[in-house]
Amino acid sequence: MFLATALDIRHNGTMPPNATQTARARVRAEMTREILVAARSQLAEVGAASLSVRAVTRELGMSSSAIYRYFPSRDALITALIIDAYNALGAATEKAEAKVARDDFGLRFKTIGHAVRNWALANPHEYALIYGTPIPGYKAPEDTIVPATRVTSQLLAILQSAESSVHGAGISQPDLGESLEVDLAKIASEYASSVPQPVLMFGLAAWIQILGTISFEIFGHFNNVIEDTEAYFDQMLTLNVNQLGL
Amino acid sequence: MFLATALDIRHNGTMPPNATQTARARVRAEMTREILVAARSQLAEVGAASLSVRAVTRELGMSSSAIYRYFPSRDALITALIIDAYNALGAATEKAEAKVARDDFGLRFKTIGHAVRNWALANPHEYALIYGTPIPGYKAPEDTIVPATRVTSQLLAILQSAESSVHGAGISQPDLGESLEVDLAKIASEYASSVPQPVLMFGLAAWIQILGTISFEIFGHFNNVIEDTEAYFDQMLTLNVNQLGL
DNA sequence: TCTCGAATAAGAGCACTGCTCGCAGTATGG
DNA sequence: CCATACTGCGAGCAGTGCTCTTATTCGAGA
Repeated sequence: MFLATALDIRHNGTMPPNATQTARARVRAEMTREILVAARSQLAEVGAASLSVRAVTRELGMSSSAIYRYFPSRDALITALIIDAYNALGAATEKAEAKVARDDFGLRFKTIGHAVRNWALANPHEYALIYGTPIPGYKAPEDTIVPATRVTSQLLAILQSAESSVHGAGISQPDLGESLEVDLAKIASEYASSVPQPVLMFGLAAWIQILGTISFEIFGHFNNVIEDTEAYFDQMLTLNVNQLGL
Repeated sequence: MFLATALDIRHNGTMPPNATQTARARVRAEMTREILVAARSQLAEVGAASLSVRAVTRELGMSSSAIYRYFPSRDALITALIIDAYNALGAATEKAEAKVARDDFGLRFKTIGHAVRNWALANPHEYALIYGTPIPGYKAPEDTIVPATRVTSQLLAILQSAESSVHGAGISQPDLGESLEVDLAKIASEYASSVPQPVLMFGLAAWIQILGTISFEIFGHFNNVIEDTEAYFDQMLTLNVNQLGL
């Protein structure tokens, strides 16, 4: 795929894998990066829907057609911004969680939640890009699935670490049903996790609750309902942490 | 306001408030309705972001400029579709809930949840229109706030009816904090509700959980995670109903 | 009943969009 | 040194939302 080529070119372009990359490749990588920087600032200003490729080129002082040497389409540019956003969010949560005592699982969990919310409030358009309505021709490219799991990996790691001290959080979930058990088992196996299925179920629900609440706030559904959205969010987090037994 | 006029005509239907309505006014109402029908079908096909005013006029065989006699802008047209969507969703949930025994509060709650999900799956673009990323110039018009509360009103009514038989659902919520108590008190007062605040808090969280889960599914975040999304949704509903003590 | 103003429709046009194509230069590897 | 691939530019296409002018039609008051 063209996008992948543009981004990976410093590793394996059409050139032999020399340690020293050609000047042209270096310029190309730099150009690609500059385009992304300009596009990101555009995104932050007007949002993905109103992001104009021509405006990006204008900001860079290049012709409108030149950008297509680097990104085959507007969708490809936006896809790059999506990956960017996932990674920025992941970095933000990882940085925040790192400051918390490792054995305070509840606080780690809550810290991640607040970090997601804070990042989303600071970058609403980037949040909307990854957790809002997908782009019209909505096919999620393969490149996005890995960075998309950065935050959930952290949450799963907490559940895993806390597993020994978790005392029946799920309050004996009746039965999840066969198909759901299969799905949860796949999650557990992929993350080499020994977290019991009811806890996994609760954890997924908590994650969805976090994103749902943030979307509620950013998309304006709390207007005339909840004023102190931060207090609500924190209360919601506490609720979930208690239920998870963290 | 222009938009309000157009919508009032639509909602009052073919039955005019005045006994005699001028032929021109009747034609205008009919025209407005036809535009909305065409726009709705466009919306269902390509989504709000790709909805083209010109395409709507083309489908109706009229000139592209003529539509501005009925809707002052594309945003106004979409606003009308938003109100439409809220009402369609509200009608769907009300119809579904009406079939359930009144004293089975848990089933009533779950039925509404499933009805929202079913409607959303059947009308993904309309769902995205109301619960996804807002339109670029995202100012929620006044006309939308009333129809937006149709479903939540139903849920609150259930909590209210069940209030007598609810036995300490909140598991003695520690303390919500002053600001949150003020917000919840306002909700209770506006809906003439005597539901205790912890239950209100749980109820709001459940509603957000419902929408968050549906958004997760429709926006593709369950891909490679949960296969049997209906099973997960039902399990999640059961969880929330149990916690609410319904 | 006639007339005059208001409502409507249509077309041209503006500024913008994403994107393609051909043409010109330039760097690169053989 | 040269053929080739890469890059940038400008023109252009088809499309968009929206405005303005012109022509037509309708409806209510004289």
